Amino acid sequence: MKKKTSLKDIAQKVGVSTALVSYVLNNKKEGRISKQIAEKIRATAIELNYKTNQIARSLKTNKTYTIGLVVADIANAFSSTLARIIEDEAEKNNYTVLFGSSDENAQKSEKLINVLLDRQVDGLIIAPVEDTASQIVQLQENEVPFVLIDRYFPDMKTNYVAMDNYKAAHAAVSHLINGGNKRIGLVTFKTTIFNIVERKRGYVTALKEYKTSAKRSWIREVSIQNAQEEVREAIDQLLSLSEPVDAILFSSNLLSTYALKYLNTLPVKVPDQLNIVTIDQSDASDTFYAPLTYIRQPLLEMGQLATKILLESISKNNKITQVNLEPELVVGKSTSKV
Amino acid sequence: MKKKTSLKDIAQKVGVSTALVSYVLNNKKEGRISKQIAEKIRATAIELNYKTNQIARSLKTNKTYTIGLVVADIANAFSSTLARIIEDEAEKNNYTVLFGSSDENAQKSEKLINVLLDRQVDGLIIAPVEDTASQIVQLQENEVPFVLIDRYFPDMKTNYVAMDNYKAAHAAVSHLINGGNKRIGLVTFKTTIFNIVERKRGYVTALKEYKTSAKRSWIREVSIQNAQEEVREAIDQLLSLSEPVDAILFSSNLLSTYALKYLNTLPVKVPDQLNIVTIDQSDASDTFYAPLTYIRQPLLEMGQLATKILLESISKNNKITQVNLEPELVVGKSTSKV
DNA sequence: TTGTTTTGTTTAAACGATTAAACTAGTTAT
DNA sequence: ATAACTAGTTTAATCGTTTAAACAAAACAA
Repeated sequence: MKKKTSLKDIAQKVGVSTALVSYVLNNKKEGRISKQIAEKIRATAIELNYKTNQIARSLKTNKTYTIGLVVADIANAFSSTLARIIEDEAEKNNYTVLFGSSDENAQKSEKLINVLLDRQVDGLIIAPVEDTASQIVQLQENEVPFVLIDRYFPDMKTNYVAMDNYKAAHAAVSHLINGGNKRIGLVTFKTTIFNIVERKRGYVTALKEYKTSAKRSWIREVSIQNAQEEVREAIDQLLSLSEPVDAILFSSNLLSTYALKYLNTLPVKVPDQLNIVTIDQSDASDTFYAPLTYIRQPLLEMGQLATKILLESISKNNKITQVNLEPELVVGKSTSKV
Repeated sequence: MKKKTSLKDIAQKVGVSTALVSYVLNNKKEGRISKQIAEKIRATAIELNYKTNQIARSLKTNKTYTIGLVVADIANAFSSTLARIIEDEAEKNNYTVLFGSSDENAQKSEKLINVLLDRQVDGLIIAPVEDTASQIVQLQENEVPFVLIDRYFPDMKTNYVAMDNYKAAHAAVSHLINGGNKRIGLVTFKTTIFNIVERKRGYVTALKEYKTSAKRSWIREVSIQNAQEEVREAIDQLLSLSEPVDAILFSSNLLSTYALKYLNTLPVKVPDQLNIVTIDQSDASDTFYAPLTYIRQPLLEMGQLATKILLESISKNNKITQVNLEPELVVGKSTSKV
């Protein structure tokens, strides 16, 4: 790579000190600098194609204008859509985004956070992984500005932006019950991550309210690592109960996507023989022959708010902001009307 | 944010110079440093939770161990999958990825590249946008290491890794013809981006070879900005010709995804009344009732190779590497067998 | 003993910017 | 005429590392 022009190069060419060049290019000391020199400096900067060396600037100012983003898997629609929103919002504020995928793995998450901190990001947006409360505590101790997104730790005082997942599942189940479904299965992850836990709680509570307390056999928890295979098994089991379920709630777009692929190979018809709702959606649930009824995640608000809160938090503000966004039920063709 | 411990802090606590601390922590001058002092330094580093300030290091070494990634839109499955692969490959080599979306917009692309260069990335991986040859020339002039991915400029001597898009379309059309289709439509983008141009050329040539030269009315080019709406119109038109097409090739996953959403609302049945092939695929084409026959993009090879080539190029190597990967036809249920 | 190595460590410059403080020369006020 | 400003610019320290070169003391060789 060719050596880039520095302030020094410009200074030499114009015959002034680097300080003056810096003042001119940053529009500091307005009015105190002679117009001709300022003009000459600006012209020379353009001529030599000068670009600020942000590394050097960061070292001095202790600001990198970079935020670190830790998502579960950037290849997943949920993460990548969020990443895009955060990217745009950051860009508006002249921030750049460094990202990494945690793969729902605590060790990776820790390593990733450290890499990002080594690079002196000004703050972090994190979708925290199971069993990483200690990592978050570390951040707090070091007073690193950060915002949790999508999930959070209910007993910790941190910034976060998430959907109200309890309400989301509750709304989904209510919709199914109102549609006449009696036996409603749940396919979810076996995990203690808060958003997933809340979704289960919403499901169970909603059923109770309608006096249809959830049967143990209706709830299927699959492992994150082997989800595709286990979703198939879960569906098989739910459909082969002595009293098969007439509806299934999937607690994430990953699960429903696997489910749809499998359902296409089965004779069962949606919604006639089986109703489906998914929490969080993607193109994959829209191209199914019966585009899914789903709980819309307010991704735009989530990403924008998280970024805003982070930037505020970076710029000084030490108050804590916790946001629970409202879920929205979007009725598709996978659930029958009453 | 709390002040981080620096070499100086460690040096003071141990009572040595910062140089020595640096040598120890970087395992330089092995053997020349007394074991006890080295041990003490290491212990103190851990005790004070020392993390290298990569910004300072970068300033001195002129290396950031960061690569910039410019994709069309990180929210799109193609880009995000590629991003994930590049992330993993970079990570293996202790590189971190700074990313941004160009939105197929030349101005955004230029701005993005500049932002990344300002941040002193060691090199770039770019999916170049239409009309950005000049930006690429700039990079060459400044001897910035970079690799183009997915698309390239055929008349420029640059590193690139792409699929052979001509072959891809050719294979797709051949498959359709061998399946008995006579009238094969193409829905593609109105653009001069090389990969898309090549796909069209592959389509036209394949038809010619089978003596079924493409009719003008069979080719529908939609604008990138208004693709969803125009895909619908294109499908309507292709199906309402006096002699309607019996198959359609979609030149990207974005186009086929829009198409599938629309097709679900039409009475036409795939593959009985209409065969479909798409170049590049995603979950969305797998959850369709007739999971699409598609041309598999070798994303893993593409991402890994691009990263490797870039890292080589960064580390000195000034030879140019151009890779055209083989497409692979994956037969789904959207095309009839003969 | 004196000179030469070796070992262990420090000194100091450098990377490219920022910025408070100092300086110089004009200008204005008294 | 002298003091006090003002305008325009430079000096120099600093951010946290890295690293060539210098140095001091101990070990070895003659």
